[in-house]
Amino acid sequence: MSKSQNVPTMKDVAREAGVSLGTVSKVMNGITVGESYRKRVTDAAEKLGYQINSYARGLKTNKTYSVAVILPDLEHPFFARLADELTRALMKRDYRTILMLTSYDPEAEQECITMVRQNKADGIIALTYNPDLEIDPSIPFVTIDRHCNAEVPCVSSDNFGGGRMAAEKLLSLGCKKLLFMRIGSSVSSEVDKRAAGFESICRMRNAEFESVILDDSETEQPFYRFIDEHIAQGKFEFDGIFCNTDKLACLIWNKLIQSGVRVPEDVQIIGYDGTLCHITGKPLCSSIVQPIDRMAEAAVSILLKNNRSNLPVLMALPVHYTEGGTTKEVT
Amino acid sequence: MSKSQNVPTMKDVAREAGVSLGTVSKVMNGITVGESYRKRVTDAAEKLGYQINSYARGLKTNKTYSVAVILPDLEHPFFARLADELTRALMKRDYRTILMLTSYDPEAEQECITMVRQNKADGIIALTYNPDLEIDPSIPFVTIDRHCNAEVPCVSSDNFGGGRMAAEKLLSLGCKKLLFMRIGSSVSSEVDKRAAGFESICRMRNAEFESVILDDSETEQPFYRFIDEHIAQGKFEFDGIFCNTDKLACLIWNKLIQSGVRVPEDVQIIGYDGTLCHITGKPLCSSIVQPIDRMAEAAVSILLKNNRSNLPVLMALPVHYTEGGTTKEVT
DNA sequence: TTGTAAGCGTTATCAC
DNA sequence: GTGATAACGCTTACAA
Repeated sequence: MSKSQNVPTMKDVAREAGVSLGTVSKVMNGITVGESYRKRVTDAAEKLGYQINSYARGLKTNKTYSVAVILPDLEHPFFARLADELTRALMKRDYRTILMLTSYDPEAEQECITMVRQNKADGIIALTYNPDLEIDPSIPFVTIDRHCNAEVPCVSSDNFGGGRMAAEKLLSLGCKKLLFMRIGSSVSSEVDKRAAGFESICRMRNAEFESVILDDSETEQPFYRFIDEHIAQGKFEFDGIFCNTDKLACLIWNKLIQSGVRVPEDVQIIGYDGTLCHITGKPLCSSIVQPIDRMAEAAVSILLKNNRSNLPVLMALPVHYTEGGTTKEVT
Repeated sequence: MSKSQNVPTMKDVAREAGVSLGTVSKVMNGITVGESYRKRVTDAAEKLGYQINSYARGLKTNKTYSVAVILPDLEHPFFARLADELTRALMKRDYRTILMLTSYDPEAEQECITMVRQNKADGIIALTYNPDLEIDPSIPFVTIDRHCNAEVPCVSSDNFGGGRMAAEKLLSLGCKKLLFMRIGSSVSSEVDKRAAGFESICRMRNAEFESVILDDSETEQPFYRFIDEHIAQGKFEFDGIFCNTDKLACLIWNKLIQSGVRVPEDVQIIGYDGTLCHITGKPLCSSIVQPIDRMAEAAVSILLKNNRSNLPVLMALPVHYTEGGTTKEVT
């Protein structure tokens, strides 16, 4: 035994196979080698249960085959799904995922990025809220939903198109007076375009509409108050609502029901995300569905691209509409 | 510039500070060093933006400060929550998480474990379904909910106690005829004890009960059929049901409602997990709540324990009951 | 085609 | 207390 620990190294394999260290390395890296040598090496490796030490390799090659994925948490179904799909996309390419959670804390976000420099990951995929994140330009970086600067590609769903789609859907379903409601962070991001798209269609079609935007509110109270203030004799002033998340859509749905308003008969609601109920597997509400699998695939493929000049600034992936009980069914 | 890449090494810091390599290493590792030296080193490191290379360090020390977390997926809220809490517990200790997803595939599970040997993680935390997983005894290993063998500690909720708690709760709420329903994998695991605990209380209290166990069924149909077969004149034969997951509990709840049975007036249901609705943040149904945060904390702390002799075989953490609309409220 | 040896960025063992 | 120097396990010129 060459070492106190019984984990074999290339040296051990070389000795066992009766070849040199370099030959073993070549075999392990798929470099052409005489067939008899190759066999002796693979046999010896098999016998010893040899596994290449990726840390030693990484030290030499400056490639670690690992990517850091930075997200606020995994409680939100969108983040959980994103982490799931990103990890699968990375595994498919024999990369591993280093998962880091920030709890929406800008400092934690920055710290993660610093930490990645130590760990020498080959890249970072991040969904962050820190508006002045310092990004090391030497490491490949892709953001989700958050457009940092021209150097850093951002992958998102087609938020603008999704907003338009929601407006057109509501109008085609007969809505006359539309409402946009937004909940979430005040940090500007790609997500803001959902409102812009929605409003652009409203204007184009000369549809009556209003936007209620409440940033960084921990509670839904302001939205409830708005609804209370716009209900007269059991009738809500608007007949079509687009919410910027499914969660808000469901909350508003509940509130309206409780206020005696019928959904979707009197008021139709469309959310955004396409969240599935984890009991039934069906959509929670009518929604604009984000293509999370394709977003993950795109993020990984952009991140790992060999030629890193000429990267897209923004890659917006197509969304689609799903019916989920809060809109009238087209027959 | 000593290298083509501009990422500074200890050598660069040493040169900048005018000290030797070893001194820099000592400072970085918090080993006693003359105050003036320490200052020069930290200043130089700061100036150069030096970050320790954890791969080089890992090569030397055989410690990587990373732990592999192996789960089926992140779609199921229990797994997502587990991944979240495990990652936080690890980050708190300055460990990073390597996330691997298996899709319940036994081969993929084995492959992950093999892969971890290459990546030289300091440990593995896994929730797997492969009954004959080969575990390398040289790497610390902790399982969740799955008891492998006497060498590998398993962390779980107190499944047996949870089963007992469910039975006692239903009985104390006035139920006379109990039913246990189980869905899930046929691979034996700690989770089986939920039934055992439930049944033990039923026997002890001489309560009438029945168990419906359907393994590996993709569909809920058999459960629905069972319910149909046991409904006569709008009355269900049982008045208290314990389901081994919240998902099943909700499915059964729906089915009963659709069959004209009132819940919780006529039939009370308790699930297991304590899943929260991601819209309202409230429990989906009355349930035995798993202490996922404490389980994660326990798993990490056992995994990282210095003295790895005398480890517990099983660590079952206390559960609690939560009311969630499918049981009568105690007033 | 195969073997040899230098070196990746650290840590750790020595003399000093 | 500080500074050389030899590993750690691997890749990669380069020599044979």
